[in-house]
Amino acid sequence: MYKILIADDEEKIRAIIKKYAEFEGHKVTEAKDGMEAVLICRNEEFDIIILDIMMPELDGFSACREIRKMTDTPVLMLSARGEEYDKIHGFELGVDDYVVKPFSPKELMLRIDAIIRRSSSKEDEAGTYSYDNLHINFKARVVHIDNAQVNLSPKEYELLFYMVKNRGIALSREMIINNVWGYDYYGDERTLDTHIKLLRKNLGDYAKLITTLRGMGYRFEAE
Amino acid sequence: MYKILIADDEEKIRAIIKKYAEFEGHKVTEAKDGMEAVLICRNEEFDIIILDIMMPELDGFSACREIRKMTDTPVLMLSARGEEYDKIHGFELGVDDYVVKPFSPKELMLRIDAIIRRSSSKEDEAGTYSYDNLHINFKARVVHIDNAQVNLSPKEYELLFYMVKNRGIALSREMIINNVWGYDYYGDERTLDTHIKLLRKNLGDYAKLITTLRGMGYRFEAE
DNA sequence: AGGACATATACACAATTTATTCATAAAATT
DNA sequence: AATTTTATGAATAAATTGTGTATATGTCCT
Repeated sequence: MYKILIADDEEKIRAIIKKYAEFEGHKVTEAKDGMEAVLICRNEEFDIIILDIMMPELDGFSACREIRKMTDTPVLMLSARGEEYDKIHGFELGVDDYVVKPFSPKELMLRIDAIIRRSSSKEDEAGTYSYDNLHINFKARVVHIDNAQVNLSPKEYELLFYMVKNRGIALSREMIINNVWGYDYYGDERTLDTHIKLLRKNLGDYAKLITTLRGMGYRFEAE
Repeated sequence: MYKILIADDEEKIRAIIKKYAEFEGHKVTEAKDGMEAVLICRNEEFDIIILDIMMPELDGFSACREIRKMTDTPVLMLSARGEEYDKIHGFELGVDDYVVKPFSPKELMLRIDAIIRRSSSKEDEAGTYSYDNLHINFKARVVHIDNAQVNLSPKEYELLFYMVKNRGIALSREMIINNVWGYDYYGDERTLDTHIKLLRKNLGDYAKLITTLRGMGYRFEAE
């Protein structure tokens, strides 16, 4: 669970991020402008601070400058398309990453994970997963079974990645769809079945690692 | 934890790098020009030395030349855009990598990791890469296939260079563009495809070493 | 400055792969 | 046995990448 502070004057944007982040079990605090964000930061520690650039009262850069005087908490900036030059400006202020609006919440969450992982440097990621002769190399983004490379489509790989990352945990259909497809997925629910099928097919004997939890979702077995 | 020496006359640049590196648990020593860097190197060992090219007292090249007389510590150069020739010049001096200003600290850290990983494993001590009859000499910036020199355009070489230095790792389109074109590139995304195409053509049979990761990017195969 | 050349980029469209939908079969639950 | 849920196969839609060509852009030379 991460503590996230999100500062944006658009309520809608805050709501989207909040909803999505809470789904992943994070705690979200909202600020409606830069000034409010700075004030909140005086009394509370966060794992990451998300700042929109264009805000009333105090813009994202100024807020970032103020926050930097107090803490080293990683900062992620939200910029509208066309604010390109700001990117350069921002890195000098100690901005950790940028996401251009409109963004995919899924990608935003991935970036948040990456930033926090990097800055806390606790986790130094082995970068691989193995079970018998099934080997996944996350860095190379490659899967081997019995020393042969397995060709997975992007969706199959992402699905596997998400499940392996959360192995041993019961994953509801909704969670899987939210994390692999994004919370704004409005397609057929049965699509997940199809991808599970394709993934199982590609995993051959190791398909047994994916357990169906009827009425619930799936679980990738740990050990 | 790595010991990093950063020499740049701009205090701001040093501060950015220092902040990010310390975030990742590294120890950073600062030098405000090339002369100071050389003096510090006489008394202290580092895992990597970062040198700006344009510095008062002693520029990056001269400093590198001096440092090379004492130690084999990997050197990363910071060059301003437009100092293209300088890159070539730099490699003759035994520069391990270069990053064009302005850079994204995130990418710089990734490169530092890559360089240190490589040099500590003594992998390509000679500054070359070979696979069958494909030979790349990083110092000379030259590529040979079957004993014949291959003519690569600057962009093609840089693309190959970046991919080979990060071989075995899935490189997203974004990462490649950030590192080869710079993070402030806003041209057509498909330009990368074109350069991959040209590079593959020039690599002939060895084009197979560049794997397309659909929906993701590319990977230069290790081994 | 102008021309020849190499290089970089843009872009259209073909080739290919992947994602999705949907109908039906199979399995589990009641 | 009826109902609910999941698995599967096949058809279709959608997305991504490869490639050829055209157009800039830049560099070197005279």
